[in-house]
Amino acid sequence: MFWKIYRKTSESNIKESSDLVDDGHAWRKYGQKQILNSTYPRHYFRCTHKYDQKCQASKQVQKIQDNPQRFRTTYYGHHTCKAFPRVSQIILDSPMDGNSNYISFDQNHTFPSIKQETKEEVVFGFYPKIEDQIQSSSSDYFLPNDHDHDHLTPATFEASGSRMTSPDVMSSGVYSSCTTTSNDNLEIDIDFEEGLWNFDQV
DNA sequence: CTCATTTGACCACG
DNA sequence: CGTGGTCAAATGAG
Repeated sequence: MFWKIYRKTSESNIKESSDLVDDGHAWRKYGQKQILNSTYPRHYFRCTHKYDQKCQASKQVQKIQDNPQRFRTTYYGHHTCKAFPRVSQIILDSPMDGNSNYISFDQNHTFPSIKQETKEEVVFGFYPKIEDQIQSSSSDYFLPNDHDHDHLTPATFEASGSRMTSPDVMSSGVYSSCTTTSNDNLEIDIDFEEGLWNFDQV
């Protein structure tokens, strides 16, 4: 990949990248602010699964002053989420009572006052221990096969790798790979700190 | 409909 | 009280 990782503290780590690189996580923008003495605004993102999976990851993205082609991305926290097919399906797929006739309820009326941002929390009531496990960054919560993602299995690594290094990413920007300056591709100072790097998406 | 983004208000903290 | 970060209503996309 073509990131230069500057530093990583326990709280955050900062990366640079040309153009908007898909880091494999689902982000949701929740703010944008003009920063003092800064030409470009700062964008605030948090993980899409902040509520449905209690994922605390967030990031800030800002163009770099003297190199507007590049973005500085500051990550906070780490992802505890997994790519989910669909939360509502989990409800329906839940083994209720094994009876196939329980579909008497409408999906919208399954729970009272379900709406976005909060409905998934109800869903996670099915998994009572979720909150504790988040803190411990445990590997196996609420999903079977979830533990597979903790090790870079060939399958998952291949998937994420192809996504990140795909030619599309390179050519998506005005600044093609041909014009990348010397150290873009070569300097990767990944600080693996505590093995929190999960290449676990799709 | 569901879910994401935009954008000014709001708030905490120095 | 200014600044940076977040909230949430309005708006938009699919």
